[in-house]
Amino acid sequence: MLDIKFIRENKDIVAAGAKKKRIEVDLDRLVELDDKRRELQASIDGKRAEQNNASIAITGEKDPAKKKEIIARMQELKETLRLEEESMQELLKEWRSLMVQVPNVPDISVPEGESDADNKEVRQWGDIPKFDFPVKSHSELLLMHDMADYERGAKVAGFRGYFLKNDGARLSWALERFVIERFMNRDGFTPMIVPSLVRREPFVGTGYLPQSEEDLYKTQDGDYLAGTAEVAAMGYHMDETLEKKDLPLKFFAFSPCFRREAGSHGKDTKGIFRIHEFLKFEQVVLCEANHEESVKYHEELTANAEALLQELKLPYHVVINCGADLGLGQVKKYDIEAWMPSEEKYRETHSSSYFHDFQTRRLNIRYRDGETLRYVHSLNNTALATPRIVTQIVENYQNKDGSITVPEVLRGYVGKDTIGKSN
RNA sequence: GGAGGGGUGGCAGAGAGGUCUAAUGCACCGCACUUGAAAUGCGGCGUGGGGCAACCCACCGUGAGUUCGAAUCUCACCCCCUCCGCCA
Repeated sequence: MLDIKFIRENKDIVAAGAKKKRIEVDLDRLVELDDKRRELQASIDGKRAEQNNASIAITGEKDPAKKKEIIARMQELKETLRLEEESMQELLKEWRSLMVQVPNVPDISVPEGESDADNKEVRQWGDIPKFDFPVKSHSELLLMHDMADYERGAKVAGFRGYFLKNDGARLSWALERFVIERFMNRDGFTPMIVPSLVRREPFVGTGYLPQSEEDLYKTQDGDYLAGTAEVAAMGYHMDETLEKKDLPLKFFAFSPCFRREAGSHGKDTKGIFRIHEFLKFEQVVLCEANHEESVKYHEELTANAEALLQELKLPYHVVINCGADLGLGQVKKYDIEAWMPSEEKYRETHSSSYFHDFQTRRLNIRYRDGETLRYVHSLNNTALATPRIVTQIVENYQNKDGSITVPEVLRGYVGKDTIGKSN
């Protein structure tokens, strides 16, 4: 959510931002409605003032005739107030629905573009591996070594269901232990296990609702299953006032994640790249409300994720997402994508974005800065998501005989150097 | 799932249809007294919106309703506590 004052005063900037994101929103209508809203509010306030005055007057009034007179006048006033308040309700309905559609303004460095195909590579790390044999997909490799079972996965859990077993489970757990250890030794991050089953408000606050209703699982109690720990972690300080000295707040948040993948039925149907249920460690930051701070922590969160990929020795690149590939609230986003040999392209493992005060305005998270209250800035990036990253590991580390070399940093956790070698 | 109790400013806590512009205490800030501190005294001390300003409006868990008038009465919902049942 943007400040209505900001929208009014910077309509051109907001409009240009929406255009860059390829999001349609009728700002003229919004401003027109807001004019009416202000006018109506002034009128209502005036009538309420009269009502309040009469209420005091009637208390001290002993003369029954005069008392009756005041009551008659008040009844009349009450009726016009009721009508005005009704039209206010009506007006606010449209006003609010427009307000939540107004996207945050993307950063100047965000490239123009129509889709993720227009994202721009900003850097590359590691050498793309050359194989002198036909590469197998992660899906094949996992089956081959009995690391996963998709058939029974579908039988038990339906489309995109999966079981991880044997070294598949070991590898997944190894990755979790690896990332936990890295973040336990990193200053400033509060480790957190957060809810996945979350009420509607934090979803609206983080910007996932009302836009993405069909991407979320909903319970019969009206709660939703979160697709990321970001939702609950951001909800943690909802409706609170923080102290400047306590900023930044950094969370290393873990939760199971659930995604309906409603818009991508035909995509990535083999293996465990795109699944309905997975585990994710998320980095979430609340910092002071200035652009430089946001940028600083954005780069830091991105670097944290890159460091993990470098330790795993997975070749990756970082792209800056183009306007159309940005979410409603995002100012700027980097996707980190690791090399997927079977597809001969990079596939996303991490997504790092900042929002300025877009989320915190909706969530009502402020901090005291001297005399004034400000909305904090918020950011997030994946730390590590399992089992997705298993796909790139097994593919990049596959050998001619079909065995999989275990990345050095994971060997202690997996308990072996190679998967699928009868040694 | 059943029964009961309760949500009021940063905290504690009164208020039970009309001077609520929410008592009082604690905490906090300023001033006075003091060598300094404590104690004491005086003053200040919420958020959002509107207005050049004086000032006005809204907010007592949330939303509806009753009333000339609601923190206060009615209804629904949310959350917290206590007990019983079930349970990892």
